[in-house]
Amino acid sequence: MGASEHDIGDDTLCPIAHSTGLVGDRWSILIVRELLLGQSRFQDLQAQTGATSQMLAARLKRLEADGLVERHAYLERPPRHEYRLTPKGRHLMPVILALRTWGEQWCKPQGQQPATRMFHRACGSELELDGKCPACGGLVAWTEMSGQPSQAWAEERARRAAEFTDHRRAATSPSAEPEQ
Amino acid sequence: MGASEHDIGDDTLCPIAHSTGLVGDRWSILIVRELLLGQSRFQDLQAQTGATSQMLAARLKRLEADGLVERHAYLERPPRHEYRLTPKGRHLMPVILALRTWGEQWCKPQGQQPATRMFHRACGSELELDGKCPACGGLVAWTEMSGQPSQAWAEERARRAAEFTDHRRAATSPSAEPEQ
DNA sequence: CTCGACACTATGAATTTCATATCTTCGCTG
DNA sequence: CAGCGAAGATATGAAATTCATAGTGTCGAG
Repeated sequence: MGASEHDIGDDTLCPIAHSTGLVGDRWSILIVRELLLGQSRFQDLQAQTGATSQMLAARLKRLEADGLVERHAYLERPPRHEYRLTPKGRHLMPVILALRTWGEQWCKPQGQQPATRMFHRACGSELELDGKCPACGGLVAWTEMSGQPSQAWAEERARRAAEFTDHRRAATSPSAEPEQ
Repeated sequence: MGASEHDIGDDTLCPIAHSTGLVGDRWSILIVRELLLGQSRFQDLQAQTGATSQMLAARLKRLEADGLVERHAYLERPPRHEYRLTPKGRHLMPVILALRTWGEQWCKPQGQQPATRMFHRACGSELELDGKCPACGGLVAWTEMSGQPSQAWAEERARRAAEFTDHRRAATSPSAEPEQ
């Protein structure tokens, strides 16, 4: 027990087939993104990814079984957990960064500034989208970067969190909706 | 008509949500992998990805609508097309490379040699999994690399192609199956 | 002792994907 | 020119997945 792997992409030498077998879907990727951003609680993951609770629960279970995520109890007596990436999960950072670069370059209205600014820790310069350091003149390894969300994106995330809580409240309380 | 975009991940600043809206599924990624490897015909894509024909047709349609893939007629009179990546599609290479690195490092029995060997075009050295050039001592940009499939992987792919054709032949001909 | 927060789980409907078969248009063979 | 096979799909109904919505259990606050 412990051997899991919903064997998709096994039986091939192609590493990409293996990878997509574990994280080849939208929700897994968004969850890993959130965990890399430092979120760890169920609720926050749900609010920021937009997944349904059952989808999130199922994916977290699978990610844990595949060794990307660890569940830590931070409260015993109503059982409460936080979710953290394992080293295996954390090493998905380059994939996330590559998706970021592509998304910024090809999927957004041009001229819009990136959601996250990345910096070269060694010299403090802001990195270009492709990971080059304008000061050092070369590509920077992901382990040498740190990121900071833009004002606009931070606000979007705060709004999402707030809306999620509201939604919750509305669904629970049988009182009249405050709309209009 | 013409405006497509199955708007998932719009309405956010997050570039990763945008990216996964377009390529956030297993089949799209595997198709892009094949196109990057130089395959262009429907049949080859189907054989190497393992997608059903309808899945492949649907995904190619969507990838075309989203501007990742172009369809070129190479025959008029039985309409025959080949599929090629656009620049937008080709720029997914870093994502594929990141998935490759992760898959090789975390999803395969250790010690197994990579399915593809990558080389630094400028100096000819074989690159490490993480993209470092042992000769030049830094990370190499994806535009400066070239890859070559290992013997074993080339064989696997050839076998897959052969099996696919056999399968076809078997399904079409109403003669007795040659099994046993 | 009621209420709300949190982390889920349950349920049935809607959507997606799958396996399998079929279609179309050609070129070739006899 | 009838028949066959290849290539590139489309059709169909069953199986699996995902969704929206609602509910469960446990706790602390009031």
